[in-house]
Amino acid sequence: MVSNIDSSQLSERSLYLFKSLVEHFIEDGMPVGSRTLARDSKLNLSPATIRNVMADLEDLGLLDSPHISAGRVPTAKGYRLFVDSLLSVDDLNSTEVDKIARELAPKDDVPALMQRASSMLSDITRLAGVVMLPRPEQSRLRQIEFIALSARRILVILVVNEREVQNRIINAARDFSPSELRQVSNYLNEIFAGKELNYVRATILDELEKMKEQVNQSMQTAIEMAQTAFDTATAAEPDDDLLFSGQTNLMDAAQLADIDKLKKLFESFNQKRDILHLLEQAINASGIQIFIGEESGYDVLDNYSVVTAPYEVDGQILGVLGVIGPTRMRYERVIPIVDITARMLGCALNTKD
Amino acid sequence: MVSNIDSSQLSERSLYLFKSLVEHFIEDGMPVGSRTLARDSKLNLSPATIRNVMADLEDLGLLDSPHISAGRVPTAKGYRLFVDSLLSVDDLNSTEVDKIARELAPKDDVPALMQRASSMLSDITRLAGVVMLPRPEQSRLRQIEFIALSARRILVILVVNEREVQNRIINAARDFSPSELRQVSNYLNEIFAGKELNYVRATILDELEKMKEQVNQSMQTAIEMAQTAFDTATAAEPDDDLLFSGQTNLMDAAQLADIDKLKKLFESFNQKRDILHLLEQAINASGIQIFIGEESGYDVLDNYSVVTAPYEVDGQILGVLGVIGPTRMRYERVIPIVDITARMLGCALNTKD
DNA sequence: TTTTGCGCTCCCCGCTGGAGAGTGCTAAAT
DNA sequence: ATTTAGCACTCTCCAGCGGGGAGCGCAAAA
Repeated sequence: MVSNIDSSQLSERSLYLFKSLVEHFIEDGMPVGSRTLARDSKLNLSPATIRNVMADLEDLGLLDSPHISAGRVPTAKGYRLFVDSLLSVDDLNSTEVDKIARELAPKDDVPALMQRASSMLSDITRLAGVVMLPRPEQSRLRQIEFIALSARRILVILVVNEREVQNRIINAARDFSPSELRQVSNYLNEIFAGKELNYVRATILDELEKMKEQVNQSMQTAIEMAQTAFDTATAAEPDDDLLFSGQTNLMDAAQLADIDKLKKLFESFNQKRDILHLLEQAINASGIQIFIGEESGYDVLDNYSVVTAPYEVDGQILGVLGVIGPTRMRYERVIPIVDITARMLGCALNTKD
Repeated sequence: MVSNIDSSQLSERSLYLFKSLVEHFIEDGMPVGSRTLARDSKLNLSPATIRNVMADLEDLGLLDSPHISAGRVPTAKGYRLFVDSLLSVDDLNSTEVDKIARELAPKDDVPALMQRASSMLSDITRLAGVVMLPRPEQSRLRQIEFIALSARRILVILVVNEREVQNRIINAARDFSPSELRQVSNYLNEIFAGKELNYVRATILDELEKMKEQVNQSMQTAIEMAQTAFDTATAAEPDDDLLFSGQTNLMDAAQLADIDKLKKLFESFNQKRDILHLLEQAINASGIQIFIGEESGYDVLDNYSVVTAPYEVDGQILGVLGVIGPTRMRYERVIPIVDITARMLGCALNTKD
């Protein structure tokens, strides 16, 4: 990326005009000409003067004109300057804050909450919302129990991390009595409670080996059985970790040429890979993060911006959420919405524990 | 719906010409004129004759012309006749059959399998695929167990229908000892095992009332606790029962006016309601079912057709899958694909059990 | 019944020309 | 040294026009 422009490098007046121009363009999507700007800014300058300023701004790479006589349009670099230095963020309409608060009340289970957060974002901003699910925490085994469904079919229950429960039905190689099962679970709980799940899986065989003399034969086969439960349980749900919503909002003003770009964008939503990578970048930089147009490095995002914020509980970042829309979006509205949604989601997750 | 046309009401020649016309139109999407038809059909008729035939077909409501001098286009009614009586279904390319078979190998768990089926459909047809998940069977409680996570936090485990397990963690109003819990679960299992889940939920309070004298006080609060578990458990996952994929395929030739219709269609995918209703219609009529354009009764589907087939195991229909695309789709290809995918999915589900 | 012939209707495309918006440049004004 | 006015120029957009092409319906001939 080429040198970004610092607001101190420009005169007060240039900045003011640049800001009006961007606002104007965001408002109605048409290239902005010197006359319009002269009329609307309160500077009482002639169009000619403004043309000079605009020419300078174009030289700096902040503006561009679609063709020689068509007014100016902000470049990605221009938007960058705009959001970094010039933007005055709206105060949120309190009814909107209320709405967010209401929707994100911590009554639901976690997946439902995430889904709502995503829908919220897209509803309020009228853009596409996206939520990255909390990375599965280090999974620590809390408790393991066996329930006999029949003599051979055994339900294994793994309680992980206080709230999460995994089930597995396995077909045992031989019959087990309830008391045997209780014996095994006691034994396993004793050794492995509080241990990390992958660790358990990895070492359960070793343990078994060590215990060979200490425990009786029936116990051994029981533990072997338990192992199959761990093998499958740990490998659960690795990839559906992004929740999109409101994609159709992006189809609003999509004209002719855009439809193709839009299709590519939707495809990348489906594949998730690119967007996931992008959000992963945002996870570390705490606070609002804005990716503008192609500067994100993904060319599906050409002409689209992504506004993200991490959500956290107890100061620990769990994931990222955000909004995807045309570069020409109302940042001053979108930013506080994304911000507050992230905070509220954090709260909602917090009070659950 | 007005009277459909029966193929016997028309002359051989009319049908032949009608068929060519529809095929022609499906091929390149342009209104078909008499000259083209005269050239391509092997009948050696002059355009004028064909014009007469076409006029008749138009009178019957099978054809329509966008404007007075623009060739003819099939109406929904026309497509209906076409697919019902005139269509010669392709034999499937064997590499495609292989592909389907390979992808639907029964190695995955059920949700993943469904997802694949949907992707498959959209991949091969280059249209949108949809799969209705198997309706949850009548849920019969098989077994209920309680596990104390701590004195107050209790994990409730419901085993339903042999293979399905539901969990719920509830915060009890008072402490429970493990032996108490065992007592409650024994009691509940005795009364309710094998009963339908909704019935259990509905009658558990009555039972409680009846038992008031027979059981002791501590038992009562325990059962009240159990009830909360049932309340939440039964209401699980009522609505994500449709899996779409390949929606972006529909964005291919979507021009100006279409984009708005397409947006509405995508929205109805998200809401699922309409499509769900439609598929529910298809679930009873065994075999391939085709909904053409607005004849489905949902105006989001105006200009789109839906081809569905139920999938079944042991002669019992579990759900429906299908493909959604423009009315002008290659039915002779799509139909066998949907058909075979449904069969193969049935097989894949069968060998799992 | 089919074909030919003919007049007619539309769409599509390219051309034109004028209006509008906007630019850059230069020279004058402040 | 800025700012402004003036001017020539560029480019888009739209409306209007006209011809070519595709297609139709109708009537009369085959």
